[in-house]
Amino acid sequence: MKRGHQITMKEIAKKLGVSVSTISRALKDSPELHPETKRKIVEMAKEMNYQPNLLAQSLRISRSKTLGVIVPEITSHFFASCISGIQDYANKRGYNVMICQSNESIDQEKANIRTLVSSQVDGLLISLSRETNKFDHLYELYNREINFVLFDRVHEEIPVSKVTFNDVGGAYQVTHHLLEGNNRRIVYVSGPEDLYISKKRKEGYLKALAEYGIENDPLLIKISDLTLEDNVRVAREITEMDPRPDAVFCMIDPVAVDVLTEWKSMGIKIPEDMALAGFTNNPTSAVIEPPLTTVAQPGYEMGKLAVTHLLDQLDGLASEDPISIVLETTLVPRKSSQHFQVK
Amino acid sequence: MKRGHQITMKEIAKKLGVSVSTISRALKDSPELHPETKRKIVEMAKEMNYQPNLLAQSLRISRSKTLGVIVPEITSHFFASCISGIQDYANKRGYNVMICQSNESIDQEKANIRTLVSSQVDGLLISLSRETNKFDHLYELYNREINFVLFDRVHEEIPVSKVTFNDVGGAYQVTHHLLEGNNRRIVYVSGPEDLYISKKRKEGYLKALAEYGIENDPLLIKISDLTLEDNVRVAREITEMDPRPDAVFCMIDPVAVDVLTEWKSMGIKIPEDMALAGFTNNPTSAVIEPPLTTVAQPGYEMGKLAVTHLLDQLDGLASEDPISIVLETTLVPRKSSQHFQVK
DNA sequence: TTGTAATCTGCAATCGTCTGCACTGGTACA
DNA sequence: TGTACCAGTGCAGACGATTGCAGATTACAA
Repeated sequence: MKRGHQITMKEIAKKLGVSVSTISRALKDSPELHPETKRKIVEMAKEMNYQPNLLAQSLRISRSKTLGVIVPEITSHFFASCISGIQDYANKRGYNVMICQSNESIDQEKANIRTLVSSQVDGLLISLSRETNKFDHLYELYNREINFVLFDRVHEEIPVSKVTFNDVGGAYQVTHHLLEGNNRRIVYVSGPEDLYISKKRKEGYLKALAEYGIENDPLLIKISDLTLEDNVRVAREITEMDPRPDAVFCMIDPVAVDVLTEWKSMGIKIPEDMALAGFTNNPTSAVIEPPLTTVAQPGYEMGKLAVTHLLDQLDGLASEDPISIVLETTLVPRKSSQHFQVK
Repeated sequence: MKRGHQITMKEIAKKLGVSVSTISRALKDSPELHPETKRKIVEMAKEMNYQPNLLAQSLRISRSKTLGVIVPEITSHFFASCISGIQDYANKRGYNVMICQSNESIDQEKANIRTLVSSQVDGLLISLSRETNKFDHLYELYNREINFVLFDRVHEEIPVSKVTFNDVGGAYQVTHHLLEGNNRRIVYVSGPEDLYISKKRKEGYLKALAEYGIENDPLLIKISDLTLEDNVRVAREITEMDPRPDAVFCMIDPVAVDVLTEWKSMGIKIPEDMALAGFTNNPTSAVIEPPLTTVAQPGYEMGKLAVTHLLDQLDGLASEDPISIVLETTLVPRKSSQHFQVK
């Protein structure tokens, strides 16, 4: 097996007949050194293509300049955007990033935290898995005084910094939009009920209904486990409701896409027969036919803000007191909820 | 600033009044130790929630059990899938993964390699940026005997292992499919010409044409720089060609999506007026209207194979001689290329 | 010639973990 | 009583980079 051998200071030192400390000082441009010695060393280091061993440096200063990121899944466009933002802004500040996916499993999430902590990351950025309904592992991090920031899928109670979207506001916006389109019987398709976003978006949905004097009808709230099969089940159930609802607001775009696809195959016309809206603004939603009304969440921005705040804390630029950053969402009205005068 | 303090062996040693070496041996379950001592130590370690410092371990054994991954962009669904595969299979074998994106810039790519190497990754998985047309940085890795595997966007000449798709075959499949649909004037929309996949897919396109006795007409090959604007330009130019082509094969799905969107806005019917096909099978392509004929590339599988081979090399399970793994693609015929008897 | 400061360089310890070797104390046998 | 052996434990050095302090060299002044 090939073993890439890295040049070390020791080797430069031997070649030049000086001590390792001198090499170290020369490369840090220390003023104590004779300029000529320094020049020679720097030259030789370049020639030998010396690259410092970050592991050794990290061990010595007890800081790895590495952050850990845990997301439910990388292949989701939204999380990929977050990662992209995190990555870019971490690099800008000289930090590397180790990324893990929990695959929506709490056990995997815990395992990820363990390895990242063992790897001596300086801080963590975590978006919780769907399964995560116990939070001991987070409190353990907290008690061990390991810096971390929660984003998007957060646990509200724990006193650490969080970056979230105004989910209530976004759901309000989209429900309000549907109401303005003269829809009155509006179904909310929720994910598992203990999910943070399920709760928040329901809140916004109910708030908009309340403003229109519509009282909460529990029959209009459907719960899907977010699998394709269950989304299809819900889609069918909705068509069988009597009277049939005017509109459907799905907690996330993928659910709306499944519903839309199922309805299309059943010959139901959107938005003529029923209006439809989602949440997230996945790339898919723009090109599907009809284009899906949704709520845009800037993932890149979220990643950027989360990592910047974490680094500010690490570098002592931000107060240690946890803060909560709430990003606003934007309604993206498209054809799937278009209002027709004659219904 | 909070500073998470990790328990070290030294602290356990002090608490138990034994030496650090004894702790180390106990935790490695060394047979030299008295079972009772061992038991006590293991117990105490658990109680104090000891976690080994991977940095120190890595430094000592000169292996970090970490791999570096460089992709052009994380937000692309295809690369996200690759990463997901890499991640899963690396973890299964006890490796962590550091991910970087080059953002299609060769300078960023070089910088990423530098940091990852400095971070002492045991190996690298690289997919080249669009800009990469010089390969010195790869040869440098090669000369320094640092293990790496290229995937998808590879440089053919360098003698390292590569994992690619049968791009020629895939392009042949899709062109053949278009030809079978009675299309004869088929445009190939290529990306920048020095891109690996541009060349390969063109090869497959020409091969299929040749089989049908159609000679290569350079006017039917359009080149886009893959930006939205340029894709739109190409889309328009195609409609102005005289005689108008029967079908268009775009090198990658996003180009086809842009073309399709532009044509729709121009009132051109697909596939009635012109047939259209892409390559990659992005999620978007399935839901766009009309659904886009394309070629499926299993990204997760590619990531899995690439990382497995790299780890096999690292662990001495695979020969050091570079190999080339070629994954087959699958034609996904959809409505955008549907054949109509009466044209 | 000696003293002293200024300049330059090396030693040694440190970070946390691992391991070859040496040491201790006990038992068994000659 | 001496020797040999064993289990059980600790010491010290290594991985690579950094840094306070001490030591060495030089130059210059007294």
